[in-house]
Amino acid sequence: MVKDTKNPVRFWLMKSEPDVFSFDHLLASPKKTAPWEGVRNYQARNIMRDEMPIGQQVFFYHSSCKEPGIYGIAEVVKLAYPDHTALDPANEYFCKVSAKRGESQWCMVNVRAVARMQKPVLLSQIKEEPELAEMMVIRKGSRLSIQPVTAAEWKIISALGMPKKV
DNA sequence: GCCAACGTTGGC
DNA sequence: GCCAACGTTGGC
Repeated sequence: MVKDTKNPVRFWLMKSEPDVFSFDHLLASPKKTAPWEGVRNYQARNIMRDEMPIGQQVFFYHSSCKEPGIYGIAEVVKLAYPDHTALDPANEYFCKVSAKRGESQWCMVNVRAVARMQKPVLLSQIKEEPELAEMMVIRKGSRLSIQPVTAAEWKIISALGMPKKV
């Protein structure tokens, strides 16, 4: 259940492998909207379930690719709901435990593309910027696929990337 | 392809 | 509940 917290975090970074689902894939989706399916990590799931009201802003990050970095901006347009792919044995995100239970223990939100970075903000660039030194994404071994971003970080990265509405 | 860092699993 | 083994992530 999404709850109203005293100091809500309004900005996030969500990782996706562009070979699997890139920002362009999101743009090409109906209504530029797609479910963020396949999250199989409790921490990331809990963020979606508990802390992602509609309207929250998301940096779309490409990982495990030639030039990892932030390529676009999206926003949450649907609250967390069960990730049904966990129940489908043919799906790559099938989850045995969920299937056995007959109920998906995983959830997803829908996100809609908002803007494309005219200049992708690459990981190398983030590492060079002193004011972004605290970002989780540059910490070695940080694998969390949904990460909080501060308002200050959001501003700096937006200035670097020059997002253009889509 | 390598490997470090993490998360999960499962034996005890 | 501990912790070693294993699997995955993700930069390089």
